[in-house]
Amino acid sequence: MRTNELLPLLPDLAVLVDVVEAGSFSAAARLQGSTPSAVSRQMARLEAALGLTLLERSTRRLRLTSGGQEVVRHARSMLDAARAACDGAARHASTVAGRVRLAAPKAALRQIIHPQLPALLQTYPQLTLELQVSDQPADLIADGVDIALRLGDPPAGYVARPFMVVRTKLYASPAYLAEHGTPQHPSELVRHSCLHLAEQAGDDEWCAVRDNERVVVNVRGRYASNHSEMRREAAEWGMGIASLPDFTARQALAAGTLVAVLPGWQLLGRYQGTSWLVYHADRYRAARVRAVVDFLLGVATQQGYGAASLPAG
Amino acid sequence: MRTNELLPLLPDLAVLVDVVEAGSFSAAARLQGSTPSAVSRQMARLEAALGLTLLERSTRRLRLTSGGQEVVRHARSMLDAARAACDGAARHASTVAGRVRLAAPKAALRQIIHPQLPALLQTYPQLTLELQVSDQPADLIADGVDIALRLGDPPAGYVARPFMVVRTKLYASPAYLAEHGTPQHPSELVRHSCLHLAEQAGDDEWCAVRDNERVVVNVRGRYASNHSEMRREAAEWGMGIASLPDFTARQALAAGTLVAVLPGWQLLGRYQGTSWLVYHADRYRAARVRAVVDFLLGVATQQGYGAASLPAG
DNA sequence: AAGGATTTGTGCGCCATGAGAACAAATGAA
DNA sequence: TTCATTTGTTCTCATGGCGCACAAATCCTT
Repeated sequence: MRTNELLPLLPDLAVLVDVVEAGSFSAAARLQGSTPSAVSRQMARLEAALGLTLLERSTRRLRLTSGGQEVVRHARSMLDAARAACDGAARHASTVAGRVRLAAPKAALRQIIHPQLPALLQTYPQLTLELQVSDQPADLIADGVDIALRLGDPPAGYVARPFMVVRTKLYASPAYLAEHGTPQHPSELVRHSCLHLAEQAGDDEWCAVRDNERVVVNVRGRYASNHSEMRREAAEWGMGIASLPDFTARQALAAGTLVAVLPGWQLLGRYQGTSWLVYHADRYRAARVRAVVDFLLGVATQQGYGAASLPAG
Repeated sequence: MRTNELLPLLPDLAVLVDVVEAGSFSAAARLQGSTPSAVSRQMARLEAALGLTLLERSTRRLRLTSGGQEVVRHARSMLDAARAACDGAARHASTVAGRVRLAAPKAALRQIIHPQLPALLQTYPQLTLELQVSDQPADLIADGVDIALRLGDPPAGYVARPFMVVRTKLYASPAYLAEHGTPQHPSELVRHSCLHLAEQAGDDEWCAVRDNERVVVNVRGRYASNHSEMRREAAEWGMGIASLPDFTARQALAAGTLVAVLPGWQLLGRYQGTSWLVYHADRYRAARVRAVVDFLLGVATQQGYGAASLPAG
């Protein structure tokens, strides 16, 4: 029997099980919150469709035929399997368990997310987290990614929660500044060793802004790298003033191995704006994805990345 | 989950299985003869009801979530059980197998039905027939009776097929008639030994009819019994002229041990009229019940009981 | 790289179907 | 014998789901 011939029978088979267990149409109707006439017609429809009398009945008496007994046996199995399907769905919907795949740029993974793993995995003992370094925007569906950290405009069709605001700022070691002096204005940067991005042409031209002020400076340095971690280490070694996404400098600032230079200014380039946690726009997202998103948003708030007050994308 | 919450999900769970097996909504719709938009909405409804995303999908790509995999596993079991229920019903509906319980008056069972058992059971090797002697009208449902042979008006609410016409006639042995002469008119019966019913007062008053003629005769005999078989044997022994339902005399007539007396006349009493095969009025009666009814009607026609041309009750 | 075929998803209008209410007939218990 | 409650049927109507049309997206072929 093809599925579409079977489809309308499935609810009636389930009602048959209820009728047998309740002992009468009226009792089954009360159980289900329907009416005896509705149950009577459901049974009549089922018998017509199957071409078999399932129940012999008069007022006050109900007896399964031998064919009815066989049908009810299978109908009970059907109902049990359907209930198991629903129970499984409910468990999945409410248990933080299973794999969550998170894609984020390397810097954010290493500086912010990676250090939080022990706390997250301890909170959810059945959770498995897969971190995927992805400096290109991830294709969530094709890559099987549950959550992506995305800088800049979030893609349409997804939920986007603001995670943190990213700014590029300047940092140097106290030793470097003691030896070479601390610049008071961006224009003085031309007399300093500046560790810049060197990822594409024009990266040695820094555009610094503060309030309504905007200064463009061509800088020089004997070292450049598109790895913020390497630039940070070079700055800590006293090789010059480095441009860094501010979140990557946090630990060095806390340790005193770097200090902020021209702290009221920020550089404009390709790495500023709001970072979003992005996930698929479904109305009932799995508990584990929700748990990870909520955990990371809590981390961002707790550590003061300052995005919690921004509206959702 | 209560059954009535589950009922609307059952068809959609089945469609989910089709979607997964077909690989897309559009292919599933083609399989089922519905439309992609209908399938899309069915899946959306199911996900909303379960509170779980089952399928991650974009145009041209479809992938089950881990929760979806578990749900589909159970949904397949559900579908298999439902198919088994329908297959079982189909087999019951079309196989002449199982028990048929037939209730009939003793005489008819013994004279007409009992002799046909070998042929019937050979025709349907999986059939079991239970014959129940029942001279009182059977309560089909309470007694678990599938078919009843019923003389006189059939009960309402049941199907009634005319089986045979029953008449009470007179019979005697050739030896008796050679010794005592053959009556030419019912009025002459007063001079004969008459073996009557003796079941209740008045049974010795025979009312004989022929065309427009009606004669009432008070008869005497030294033997009476409400067992037609015993009266038949007494008549065969030459003890007198016996009143018998005509079908009970058939074999003795064929054997020559009895001959009809006043053959153009019949007696009126409690045992004449149409005998009906009666069974429950359901629109899809089981194949085995239908087979037995059809077989018996065939026997009646073949042996010339003359009821086939009568309309159904 | 562009175009085409085919996918999923949504809005709108419609209608087929199933349910509720009312009631009849039947039945078993008090 | 009466009453409470059952099954089953008729009539009416509300509603939920589907088909159609179409938009947006995507993958494959040229």
